[in-house]
Amino acid sequence: MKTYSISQAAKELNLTAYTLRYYDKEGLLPFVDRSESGTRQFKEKDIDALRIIECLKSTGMPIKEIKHFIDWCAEGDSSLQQRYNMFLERKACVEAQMEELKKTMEMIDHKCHYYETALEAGTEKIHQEVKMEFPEY
Amino acid sequence: MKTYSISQAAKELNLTAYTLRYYDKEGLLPFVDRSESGTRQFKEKDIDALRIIECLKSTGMPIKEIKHFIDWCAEGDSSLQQRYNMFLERKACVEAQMEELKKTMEMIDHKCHYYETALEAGTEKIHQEVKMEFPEY
DNA sequence: TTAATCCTTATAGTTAACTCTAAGGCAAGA
DNA sequence: TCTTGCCTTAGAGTTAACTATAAGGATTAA
Repeated sequence: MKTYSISQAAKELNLTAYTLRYYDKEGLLPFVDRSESGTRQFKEKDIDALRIIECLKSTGMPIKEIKHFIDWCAEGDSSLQQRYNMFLERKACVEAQMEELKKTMEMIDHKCHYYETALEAGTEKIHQEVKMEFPEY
Repeated sequence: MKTYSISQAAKELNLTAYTLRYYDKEGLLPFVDRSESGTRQFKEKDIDALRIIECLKSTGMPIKEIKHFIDWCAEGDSSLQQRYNMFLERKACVEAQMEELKKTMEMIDHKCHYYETALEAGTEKIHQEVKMEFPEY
């Protein structure tokens, strides 16, 4: 079975070897086996697990909370409900982030339009004048 | 014209007074006027500007870069093009974030389904067995 | 064999964005 | 008047997540 060295694994995941060692130190990688001389040997399955870790991180989950999940995984079937609940919470969190991002996009679009108009007119004053004639709402 | 004290402004923006003073120190709030005794007096327009600052922050823009935008605003019409370009870049950035979030959501959904199936079966093993019969792609 | 290039552990430093403390000024209500 | 509760400044402390250094061991390529 193919294994990856720490730097190969890092490359695969767009991380650094430093980061992977840091994750290991924080207890995120208890499943990674070592060679006789103590070198970490990342299996394909470990890379997949790390992709899940990165996914959780991208939802804004701090490393200490991700560790709870990793611990639950080691516990086996008795923690299935907790793990399911965690993913449901993450789902809600991501949905909220999507909503936020939509609002952000609306503001950015509004500003893009603001500057397009200003550039056409050659001055930002165009917006002040418009507002004086047609007060906002 | 109504003005807000720093703590009122903070409340309005869901920030703390500490944070607003920090922003000021970093040069993000040169437009905020002071009373005779030196107290910051936030105008409605200033609150709106802070909402834009928060919007930029939510796109992942660091405070030092936001300062460039604030400086451009003070420069007037000569920086219109730069400011427009900046918002176009932010737009692209937010679009990329949306794509990322979509991928994250797909993984989360996949995991939710994984745990639903496992909970029904009472064990995670159901997934290993399935994989043995029908290898993945 | 010798240098390069990996790897290890332990520990220190960095960065961003706050977050708070200390010391003190001002103004309104009891 | 005096206490409460704002406000100010300067500067120190915190936190998360890296990021790097030091000291040294093992493996590979010329």
